[in-house]
Amino acid sequence: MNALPDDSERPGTVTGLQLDVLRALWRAGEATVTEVHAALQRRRRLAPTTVATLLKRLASKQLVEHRQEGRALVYRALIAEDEVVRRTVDEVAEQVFEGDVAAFAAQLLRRGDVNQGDLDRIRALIEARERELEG
Amino acid sequence: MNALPDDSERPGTVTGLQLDVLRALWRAGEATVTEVHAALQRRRRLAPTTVATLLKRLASKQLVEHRQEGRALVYRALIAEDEVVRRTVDEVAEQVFEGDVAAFAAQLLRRGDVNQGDLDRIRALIEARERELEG
DNA sequence: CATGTAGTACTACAGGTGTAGTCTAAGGCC
DNA sequence: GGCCTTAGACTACACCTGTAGTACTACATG
Repeated sequence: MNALPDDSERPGTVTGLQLDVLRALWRAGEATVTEVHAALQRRRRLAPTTVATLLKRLASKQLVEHRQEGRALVYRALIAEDEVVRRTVDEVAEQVFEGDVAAFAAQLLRRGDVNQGDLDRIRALIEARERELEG
Repeated sequence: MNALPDDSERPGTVTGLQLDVLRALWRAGEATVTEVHAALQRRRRLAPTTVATLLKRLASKQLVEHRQEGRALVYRALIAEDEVVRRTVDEVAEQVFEGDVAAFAAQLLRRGDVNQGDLDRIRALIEARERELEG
């Protein structure tokens, strides 16, 4: 009966558009379709129905849920921003760098927009991490 | 031959499967469908026709090309591994971290599999980068 | 009450992806 | 020379994504 490849256990990463929608929810806490649409309006010009579709699809993937409030649906994210970020980075680390964190970092540091402040902050992070590894 | 006119288009990221196919080509330099299929066999169990389809699609996106050699097609990557890696990291940096390199690095360092050797190497990379920024 | 209006649900569609079956041509083997 | 094997071409198909039109419903307002 099961013809489709069961990817249900895969750590589902989201697309850029889905991320934008989730971001609107994270910022607002809760929001109706109309509010999400308004929030996205700056970055993406989408029809309200498009936003409704996106939210519904996210709901069917259990990434958001909604409750009825009068005539409107109030959506709320079920997944935390942290979690999405972690999954995305993990996926790239595995698929592109085969787990080589240093190679990953090297690519990051090659970017043109790194500045001294970034470098200082990363160095501090490294030191913090070292203390964790020792302690 | 400049197959890539300029950077005006930014769709350049590939999926995990496409990356595996490209990786087989990068490692081999050139390879027939059968050879790519054999190379992938360890990680992915795919029908030979599936691999042929994947290569053809990559060709239509100008990421690989092929030449006829007798009865077989010999494929070769047109895009460098570096380039794919760079595009992927850039996309995540923009979409997920909105350009905040330090936040990106922080997430990387939070991964469970970071070890002291990674940290040392990253520190060295930071210092190298600092010299670049100054000089 | 009639009606515009806001806001959702339902439906649709094209393009990409993962995956593979079938058809066909080119060679190799007796 | 006829048949099997091999390699690719062509075709298929379900699912996901981006995107939105249309249909329906509850509400405000005159």
